[in-house]
Amino acid sequence: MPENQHNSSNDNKLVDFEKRCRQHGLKITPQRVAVYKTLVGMDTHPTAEEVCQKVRDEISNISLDTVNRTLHTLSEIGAAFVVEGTGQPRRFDGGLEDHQHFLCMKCGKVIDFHHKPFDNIDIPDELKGQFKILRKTVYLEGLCGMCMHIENKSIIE
Amino acid sequence: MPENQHNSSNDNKLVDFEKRCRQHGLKITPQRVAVYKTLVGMDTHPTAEEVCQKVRDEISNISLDTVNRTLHTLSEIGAAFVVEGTGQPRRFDGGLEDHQHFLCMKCGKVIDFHHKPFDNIDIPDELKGQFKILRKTVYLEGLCGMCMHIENKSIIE
DNA sequence: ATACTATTTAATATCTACTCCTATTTGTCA
DNA sequence: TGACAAATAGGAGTAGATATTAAATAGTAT
Ligand SMILES: [Mn+2]
Ligand SMILES: [Mn+2]
Ligand SMILES: [Zn+2]
Ligand SMILES: [Zn+2]
Repeated sequence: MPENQHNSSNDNKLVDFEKRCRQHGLKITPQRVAVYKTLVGMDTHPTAEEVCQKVRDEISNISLDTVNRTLHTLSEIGAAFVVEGTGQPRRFDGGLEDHQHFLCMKCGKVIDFHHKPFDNIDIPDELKGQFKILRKTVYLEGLCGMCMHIENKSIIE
Repeated sequence: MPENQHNSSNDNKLVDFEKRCRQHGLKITPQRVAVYKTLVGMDTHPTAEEVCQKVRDEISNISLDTVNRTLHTLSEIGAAFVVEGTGQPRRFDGGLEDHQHFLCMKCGKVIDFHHKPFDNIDIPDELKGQFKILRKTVYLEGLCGMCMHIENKSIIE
């Protein structure tokens, strides 16, 4: 978000990342590190394909499969995340009344809710100047009631 | 959002819909009406494929292409909308600092911004009871600076 | 240093969600 | 009742994501 921070800050990130891998029992491979460094160095919210292109500057024969796999690993261990809502088939909504959506990350259901204060969140003037804002959304993600139950059960058993 | 309203309310919606089509110079075809009615009757935020399955109860040989096209038409004329953020290839983000995203609906760029008050929006207790909320996002969509310029130019010329 | 396993490559396959094409049909309006 | 543009069906094509192999490689623990 801010301009690229360099040197010690990036070194720290790398050290943290390697620690995080070890905590999850993951090996520190050059591919993993390169994918991580590349992603952190991009501020464009790239697709796996785009990350792959760039990583190949460093590891010329890295496979797209590895990049894909690694990106998902990164998001599983909290070293990166998937931009909200992307990567699923397009979904439509015929309900035009003011309301918001909750997405269950496990079963993929989109559930309506309505919390009036979310209908008109205030956009700072600074942003209004930069962009033409056509839609503002408060979007919640997590586990729905059903998926919470299932998860609790499987922990107990 | 509320339970299905029937009869006169639905009839009104249909009349409004046909008016809306005419305003946009769109023909009132049986397919268009059937897709609209079907979508409004579903509260599951269906994919095009799911809508298609259901519409076929009424028009057995309607093509998926038509359903897809019609759904997009509906969202263009404001008779439905696309659930936020879905329908694009998955994108990743290595920036873990608190920040929010702006999506340009035209060029597809995802742009970071940070407005502190958005970092901790209050979730009503009612929702906290129903769901396990793992991520809360304020998500803005519209036109980025570049795409605004392009649009303005093409209006002037 | 060695052994064990996780990881990677590379090629292939599958699946889904569109998207494009073209001949045909159909709604609209004069 | 035509004429004409808009819309549709149906099939083919594309892109993204994921899975499956198998064989080679490389990190890690002892
Ligand atoms: Mn909804
Ligand atoms: Mn970001
Ligand atoms: Zn769920
Ligand atoms: Zn743009």
